[in-house]
Amino acid sequence: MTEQVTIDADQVRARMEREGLNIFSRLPAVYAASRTQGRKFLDFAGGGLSIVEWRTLWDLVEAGPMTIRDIAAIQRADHSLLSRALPEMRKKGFVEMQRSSRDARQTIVQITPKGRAAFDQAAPVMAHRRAALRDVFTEEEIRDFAGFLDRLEQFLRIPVEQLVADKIAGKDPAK
Amino acid sequence: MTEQVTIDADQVRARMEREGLNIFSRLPAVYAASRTQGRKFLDFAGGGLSIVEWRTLWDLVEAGPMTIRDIAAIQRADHSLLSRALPEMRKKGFVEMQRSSRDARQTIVQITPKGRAAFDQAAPVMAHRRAALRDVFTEEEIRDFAGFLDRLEQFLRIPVEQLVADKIAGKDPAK
DNA sequence: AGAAAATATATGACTTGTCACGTAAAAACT
DNA sequence: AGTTTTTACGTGACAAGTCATATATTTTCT
Repeated sequence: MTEQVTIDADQVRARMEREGLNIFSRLPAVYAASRTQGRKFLDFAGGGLSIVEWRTLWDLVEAGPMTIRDIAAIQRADHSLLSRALPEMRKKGFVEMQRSSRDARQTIVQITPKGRAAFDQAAPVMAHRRAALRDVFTEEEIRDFAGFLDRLEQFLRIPVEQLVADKIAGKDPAK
Repeated sequence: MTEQVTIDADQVRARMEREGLNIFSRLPAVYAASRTQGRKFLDFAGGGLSIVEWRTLWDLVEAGPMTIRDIAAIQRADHSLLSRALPEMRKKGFVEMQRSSRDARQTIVQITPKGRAAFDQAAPVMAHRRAALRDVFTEEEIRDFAGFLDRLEQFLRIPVEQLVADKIAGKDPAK
């Protein structure tokens, strides 16, 4: 018979609090919560759009027809995500896709009236969401927040080797 | 023959810039970049740990044995994520799991020497990463950043109905 | 004590995202 | 002109999350 292990509730609580200041470990939860809330807003609107579909229709409405790569670039996502989502959207009648005559590698994506209607149905609810966020953050705070995200994103692009090498070389140890 | 649609490169660029200030649309990319960089650090360290495994071992090292629910709470993730990851970790010899004798519903998870060794191998590299972040953000900025995440997370927990209802009722329209 | 409600975990089904690799077309370079 | 390199897209394989639902135990309430 193995004796029972005991849990130290204080330690567990302390760990939870300490992790609050760890940006890396907070991102997954914040992003997951954002995605979940986004999906609930879309459900509420009733158009049956997924997150990716909503983002894509919005991009197409705002910036007009463009290539798959353009959409991926705007969303800062891998092209394969769109490459998979778009045929489904075409099947639903939201977009049209045609091979570019200027560059036969490219596929030009364009919203249809039906896609526009789906966008129009979801847009007011999604606009409410952004407006509600502006009740909680001032214009300036949003800019600061976005600035932090910019800087973090830049940091996240630095290759591992460089970050570890710098440290090992003792570069900027005190900075 | 359908005439070719034209792409307005300026509009596409403008859209990309405008989205820079949309917190909601930036989170996926920032989180994905963080996850990718995290995985590269773990690969670099060589212990063969996944992100979830790393986080879990770290929690167990820092806070001692605890239930699946405790781990999920610390990571602010759904318990099912851990419920799936842990049996695999046990198979690898990183953790032990035993049913609590005090409450037969609970499973108490505990790190093994092998799990500790895997943690020790990854930890210095992961510590480098956090140290490198502190080269880019001051102590105070990290606190501000975490504060923004707190407030955003709180916002994201507000149910849709409430947010939309408030807006429709014209509550705080100017705030 | 017995019934009802809450809690801990497991599991199936799904979405969002990545990377690696293949293919076709275009661009750049001899 | 022909070869090499780059670019755009498709696709298979995987990771990290979510939700909904089922089951076994506890807890709470009458």
